[in-house]
Amino acid sequence: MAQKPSIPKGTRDFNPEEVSKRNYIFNTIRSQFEVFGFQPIETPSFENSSTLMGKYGEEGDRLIFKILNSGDYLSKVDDDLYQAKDSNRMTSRISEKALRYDLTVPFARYVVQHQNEIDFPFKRYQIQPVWRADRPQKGRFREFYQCDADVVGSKSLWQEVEFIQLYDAVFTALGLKGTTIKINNRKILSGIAEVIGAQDKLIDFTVALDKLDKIGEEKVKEEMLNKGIPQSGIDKLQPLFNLTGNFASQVDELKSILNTSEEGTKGIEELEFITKGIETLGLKTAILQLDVTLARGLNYYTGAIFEVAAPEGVKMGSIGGGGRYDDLTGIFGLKDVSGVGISFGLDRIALVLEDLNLFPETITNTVKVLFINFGESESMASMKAIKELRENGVSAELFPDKKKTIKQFNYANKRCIPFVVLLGESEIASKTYTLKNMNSGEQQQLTLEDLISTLQ
RNA sequence: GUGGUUGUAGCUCAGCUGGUUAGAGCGUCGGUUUGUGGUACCGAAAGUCGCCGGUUCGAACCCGGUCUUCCACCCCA
Repeated sequence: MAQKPSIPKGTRDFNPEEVSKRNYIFNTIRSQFEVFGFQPIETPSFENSSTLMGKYGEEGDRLIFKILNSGDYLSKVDDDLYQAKDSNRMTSRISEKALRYDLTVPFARYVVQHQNEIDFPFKRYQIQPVWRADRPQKGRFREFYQCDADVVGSKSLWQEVEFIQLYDAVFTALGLKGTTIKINNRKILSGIAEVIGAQDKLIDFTVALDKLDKIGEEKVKEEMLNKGIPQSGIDKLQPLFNLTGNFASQVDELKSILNTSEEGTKGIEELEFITKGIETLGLKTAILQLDVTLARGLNYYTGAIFEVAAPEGVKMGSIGGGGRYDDLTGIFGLKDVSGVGISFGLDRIALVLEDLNLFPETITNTVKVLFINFGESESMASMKAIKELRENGVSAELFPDKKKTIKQFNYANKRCIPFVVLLGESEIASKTYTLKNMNSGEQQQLTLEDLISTLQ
């Protein structure tokens, strides 16, 4: 009995048209990465669990796909552990490998492992799939591609400036106008937490603050109170909730809130450096926006935090994110190597471009010319011409079977093949080729030479 | 991981409060005679109604479980 074929939840097949579209995005991103001086690396699709576990917080650990050990793994588990039914402890005994969850941690591992071969600062890009055991939603998959560019070994804030330009360059090249690059700084968040007496509750504080535009001011305050942040501290946040105006005035407001915090003030200095650079250099289509509520956060961001929102009106989560992490390689034993990077969510970008109808029409590649099959000897003559065409860079093919001409023409139509060649007895006798333009319907008799030059 | 939602031919969907052989459009395939298409006309194939179980004389329709879809949390690209 044949079973109904299916693929796992949150994964997808891609047909030729979809692959073409995705390749178009890949190529656009890749060429911008290279123009900006990044070099490609690749890492394995799975890593040792110890490399990944604990790097993304508790939530992250849950979302990591674990790979079962080979062999009779259960026999090696002792009875006590087996009886205890403690999934966390059990997992580490029966699974020692896990699928890549993002590209940043494997990159950190790579840098530490290859530190002696790398010339710092090292600018690398990486375009590979990652896997998360999340529950799928629109624009959220369990297998998806990230396109990352990172620099390690430079504390210069010019990197941040460059990454904003890189975002702008990619989205401009894709024709996606009006993206919003949100920027924030971990030091500013820490500073605020310090000022309100919640420095030990930074994560709780930022997670709550991050929800501001989603659940509103009151609910955010409520959540903060529930997490043990004192009312007096929350009161000090009031100016934050009323933050409006242009970039400069928002920064001024922040300055006054943070003037007692050394770290917060440092964060503001960084922010001002970056924005001054961008103001001077300009952006083509993107908008840079300060967002103090932006706290998406991999726990390792220490400086700038970025997130990119699709143009207004498109219902989609962030299509890119990134930031500065001063001590990522520290986890793997290499101290004082600062990193900063950004990521593009290919699958979401594809959905947005589809939504806005921004894919160029010419990206689906099809064969340029189809030879009609009239029989054995005609096919042989066709194959000779096809060989010539291919050697001259023209994609060409012979319809493989001698079917009714109508069928063969229909096939050319369905595949959107722009030209058809008829090579039958009379053409062979006169050493000519009948070329038909499938759009205009025009036909002309050509020599092989002319055929090649016409199609090139 | 929590709560909700969806699932009928390849695709998009009908199918009244459970009642005989489950329908349509599009697509596919064949035909309208022999080397010319995207139009038209004729015809055909195609569904264990997501899967498993239950209630019932009888279920696509009711109930339970499971998988899948989408949504809201959580979190994130």
